[in-house]
Amino acid sequence: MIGLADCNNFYASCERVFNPKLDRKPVVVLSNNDGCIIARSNEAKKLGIKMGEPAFKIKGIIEKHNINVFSTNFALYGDLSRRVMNTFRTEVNKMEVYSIDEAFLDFTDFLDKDRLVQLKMKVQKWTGIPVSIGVAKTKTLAKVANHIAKKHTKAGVFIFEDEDLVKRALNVFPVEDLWGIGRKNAKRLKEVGIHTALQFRETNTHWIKRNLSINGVKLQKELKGEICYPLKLTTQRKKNICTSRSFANEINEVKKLREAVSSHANTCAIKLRKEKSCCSTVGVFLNTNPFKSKAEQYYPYKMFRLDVPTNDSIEIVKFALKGLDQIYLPSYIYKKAGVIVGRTVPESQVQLSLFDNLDRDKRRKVNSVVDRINKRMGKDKVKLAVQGTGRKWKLKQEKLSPCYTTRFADMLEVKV
DNA sequence: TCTGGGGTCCTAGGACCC
DNA sequence: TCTGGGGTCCTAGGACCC
Repeated sequence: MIGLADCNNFYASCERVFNPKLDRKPVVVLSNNDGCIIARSNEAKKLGIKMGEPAFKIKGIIEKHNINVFSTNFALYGDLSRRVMNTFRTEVNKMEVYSIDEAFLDFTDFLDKDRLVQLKMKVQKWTGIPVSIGVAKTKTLAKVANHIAKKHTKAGVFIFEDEDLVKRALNVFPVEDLWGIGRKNAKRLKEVGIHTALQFRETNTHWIKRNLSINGVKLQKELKGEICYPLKLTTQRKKNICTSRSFANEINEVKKLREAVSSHANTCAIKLRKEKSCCSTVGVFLNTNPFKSKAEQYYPYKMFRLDVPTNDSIEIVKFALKGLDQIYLPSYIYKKAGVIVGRTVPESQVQLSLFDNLDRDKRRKVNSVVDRINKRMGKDKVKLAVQGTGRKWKLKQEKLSPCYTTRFADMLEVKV
């Protein structure tokens, strides 16, 4: 049996851990740039606040109901996520960390509701984060079980013990809530009269293959209890890494864009080195503001293939800036810029080029010294001059909570 | 005024090979 | 008038996920 453990309203719950005044009060967390709602406490959900809604549109509701609003604080959420996952690890032998707030747990020898409840309580006690756990034969069914655990049980745990229970649950489970059915496919399915998960499970497989591709067929099998998505027990190297940000204020000057792009490129290089990967492609893109319907839109992208895969900051920044020069047009005003590095290979398996004249050994040493200094003294203490000093393209983050667990200056003080 | 960021996988179609 | 059959690889775009 496979369990899906999912943190309830994760980011909102994280904000509560060190700020108990927020208990039972509505809490929302905003996306980067304080743009959209990306997490809501149950109280906020009850007020009708929707996922992904732009914050400025619900300003009235926020003020009227005294909703507690937070900018996104990934240092905090990432660290609490690590703690939650480590707590799971104390109880199961095999698990797959699926996202920042979810893990698939191997419950092959663990089918006991009381132990599930205990696990849930342990996470709550050790980390302060509430979780729900659903258990079933496959990942897809575990997702359904998790839904039920969250919405219809007090204990927050639910097990699909037999096929009859599965069938009854699928019969009332909306097809659009299935894992792998998105907006487009949900619409398509409803048009032909498929509204519930059970109806989907009984649909002709050829029709599903034709209309939803092989993924739809796998989904159908998983609903029947046949595993198509086994637990991934080894962490996979990322195939692409992207760093991008919207600007708080739109930008036209190429100098500021160069600062933003080189910073994103440098971040990509740092992420690569952390993964012990090198990339074989470097791409850069710009976006105008898509919400300005009157303005002419421009979404350029330029990618380079490298002769020798690299994770050197200087080299990746150079390619990104070269791309920027090729796509930048002064007649547009830009809202977003980003860098994508792709086709990664393990650092230890880089194919050298006969015509390479870069002293890669030296660069490797420089990067590792810079990484070490920044780890010890703080992010960006040492950076490339082209990144600039001002971060004039800065994000909007007006409601940021402290990094309680990852920065000494932000630690809570207890007076006794 | 104000609208996020980071991923994966699949498919069709084009280019190329023999 | 009439022009085969069987492959691989790559890419862009679209779907999905959190």
